[in-house]
Amino acid sequence: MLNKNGSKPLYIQLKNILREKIINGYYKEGDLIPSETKLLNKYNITRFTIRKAIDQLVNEGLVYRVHGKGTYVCFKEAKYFLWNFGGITDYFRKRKEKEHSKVLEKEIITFEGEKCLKLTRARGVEKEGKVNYITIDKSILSLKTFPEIDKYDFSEESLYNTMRKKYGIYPTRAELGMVPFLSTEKIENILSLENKIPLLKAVGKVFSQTGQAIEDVEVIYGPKVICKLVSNMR
Amino acid sequence: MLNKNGSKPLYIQLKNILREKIINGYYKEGDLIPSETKLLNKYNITRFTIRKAIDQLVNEGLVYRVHGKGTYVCFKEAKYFLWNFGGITDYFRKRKEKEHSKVLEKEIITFEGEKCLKLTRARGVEKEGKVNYITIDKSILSLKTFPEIDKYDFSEESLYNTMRKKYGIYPTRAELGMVPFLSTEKIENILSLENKIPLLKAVGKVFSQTGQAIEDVEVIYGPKVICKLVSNMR
DNA sequence: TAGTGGTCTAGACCACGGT
DNA sequence: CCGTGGTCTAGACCACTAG
Repeated sequence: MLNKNGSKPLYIQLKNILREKIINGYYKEGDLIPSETKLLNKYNITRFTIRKAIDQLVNEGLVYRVHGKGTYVCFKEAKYFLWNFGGITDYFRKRKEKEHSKVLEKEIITFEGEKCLKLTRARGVEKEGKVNYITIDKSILSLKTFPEIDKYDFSEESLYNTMRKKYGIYPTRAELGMVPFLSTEKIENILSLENKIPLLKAVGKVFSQTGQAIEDVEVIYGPKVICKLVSNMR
Repeated sequence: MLNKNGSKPLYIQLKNILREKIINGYYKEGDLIPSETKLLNKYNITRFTIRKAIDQLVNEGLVYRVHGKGTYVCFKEAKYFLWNFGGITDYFRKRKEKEHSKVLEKEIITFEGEKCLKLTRARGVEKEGKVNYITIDKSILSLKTFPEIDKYDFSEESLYNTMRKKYGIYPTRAELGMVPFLSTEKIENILSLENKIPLLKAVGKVFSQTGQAIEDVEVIYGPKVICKLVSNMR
């Protein structure tokens, strides 16, 4: 439901509710979302606000309207993959696919003068009992920011979820360089590649809600990953 | 003035009036356009309609609003969109170098059943009399959408500026796949590379203010380009 | 304080699509 | 015919900016 005294405008709240339902698959590709009249009755707000919320989703490319018929979902699988660089665990969980993480490295190192946890994981999906790894993530996390974070088992737990739930730190922004490179033998083994091929990696930093840098990150994308961007040219 | 019985919606009519005044320089870069109250008195329509017209201009990137101050014109000679999320803008600005385009291919082809212009350009900067090319971009543009676009010389003119000024079409959104690949000999020659190396290309579509796909695009980034991505994880 | 844009209400009439 | 989205009116209160 909406919080009418909340700090956020109603149309933003409604937009987020609808967007969540699209991304997690409650409204699927090709579905109609509820009509404006139904939403207006359900949330007790005027059509103006409903339309403004849907306007936003249209701009984001998540839905389109057809006069006389309704508003359709046009959510394409990969579109939000990198764009919502919010952690792959979160992504798969929302898609209701079983995600699998394997910890490859986990050690305390000194990075830029601070004790840090270095965590490397292969990430993939389980499919017919076999795990296909599709990305390799390296994270470097300061122990000053995240005391005792080395105690958690991140083959089971989502890193970003832990940040939020246990430390009250919300990853909100990423600045990443996109770098093409040639696969190494080690990477080929992990991602089950047969040849040396060009791959893509994202290298950069993740920032919290307060603007503090909280993570140094490197993500290597396997060849099956469609790394899609949606860019507004404003 | 507005035609209240006209076939076109009032907000479209008003948008066109304001856009015309911006493009022909009546309202200049940095100017305030008349406030919503003034427009409402002048045209005898409600603020809803005024705001909807201005919304369109904001989406087209012609104006931006500042709460408490007004609505400013920001009609910039926009650079190429990929540079907007690429960090190439900074690359040029920091070095204060002159940008240079060379047309490599320009031909009429049939693409998805339609006559189209295929345009390939190498883009770079001039430095001590020499040009260093750093990207190669291909565009495919329908002649139905852009009649006679093949008449322009895009080594001199900005493609997107031409779309806006001559056709009234505003590139507003891009959907791109980021693909790593290995350089070919032809590319190595154009970009002055000495070895085969992994490069990055962006492949996708550009959409107009109305959501229509207006361009098929492919941009190859040279190794000097830092393709930087800033992502909000909301 | 006056003027601006930001959000929202409570209606209205219309055009389109399918039954 | 009814339900859908498209446009528009006539207000209201709020938050921000500047003199």
